[in-house]
Amino acid sequence: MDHAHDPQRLVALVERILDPDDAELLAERFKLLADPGRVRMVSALVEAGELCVCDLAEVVGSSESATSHQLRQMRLAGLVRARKQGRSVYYRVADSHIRLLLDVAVEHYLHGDPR
Amino acid sequence: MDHAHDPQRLVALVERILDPDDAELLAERFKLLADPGRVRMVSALVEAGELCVCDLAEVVGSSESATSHQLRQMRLAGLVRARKQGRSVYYRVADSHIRLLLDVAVEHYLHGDPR
DNA sequence: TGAACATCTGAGGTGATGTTCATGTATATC
DNA sequence: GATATACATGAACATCACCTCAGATGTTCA
Repeated sequence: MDHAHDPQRLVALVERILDPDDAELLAERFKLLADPGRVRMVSALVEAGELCVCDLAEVVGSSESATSHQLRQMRLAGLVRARKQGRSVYYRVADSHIRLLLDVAVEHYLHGDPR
Repeated sequence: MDHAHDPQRLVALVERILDPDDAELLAERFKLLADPGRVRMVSALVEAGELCVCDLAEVVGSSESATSHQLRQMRLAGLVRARKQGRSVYYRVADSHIRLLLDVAVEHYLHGDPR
């Protein structure tokens, strides 16, 4: 017996999975955490609460320009917020979603629990 | 008054954030979900439990070759597992981590709760 | 055995991504 | 006002990621 290829089942399945727009949106969010530098930045911001660009750059070990570029991305995506004070700009994570997502990922991928 | 630039604070902070290796590993994981096509594939596999390549390709609306390439990526990363039966290969999600991560993301980014 | 099918794989093109470098702007200090 | 600092921005460049296409492998069936 061959496999099903049941058209009805497939049509019904399409109805239940993420539609293209939602998938695009989710992928955009995951993309922001799909870079080691940005993950460390978010980690640092979560730990410190708030950091200016040059301090953040030093903590993650990247140039200020590269850091600024990354922060711009995350700021435009609404992932971090900026507060200007004097000539410094302090960044913080904007919402708790990223915090939670990072926590879940760390918990499950780094701290054992292989299933 | 200028901002702190407190070296001790920064050194202490570096100790507490994700180290480069862990950040790399996490980023790799997030990268797998950072593509609309893969997100839909995972969504379909979670919903259906198991799907062969051609059905999966049809459900997500992608070519079989592209789908196979994506599956290979996810398979090598240990995200999905393959079961061969006849000339078909059935894929399923390998661990519950991705399932959880996807659920959390869907819950927080798609289903309201803007904070 | 031959033909159709399901899947995999490598090569190549193209667009996205991240970095550096140079420069621009705003603020603080002298 | 001149200079230094903190950050932002745009261009150039290298790299990576994803797709298509062509072809190879393994399987089923007549």
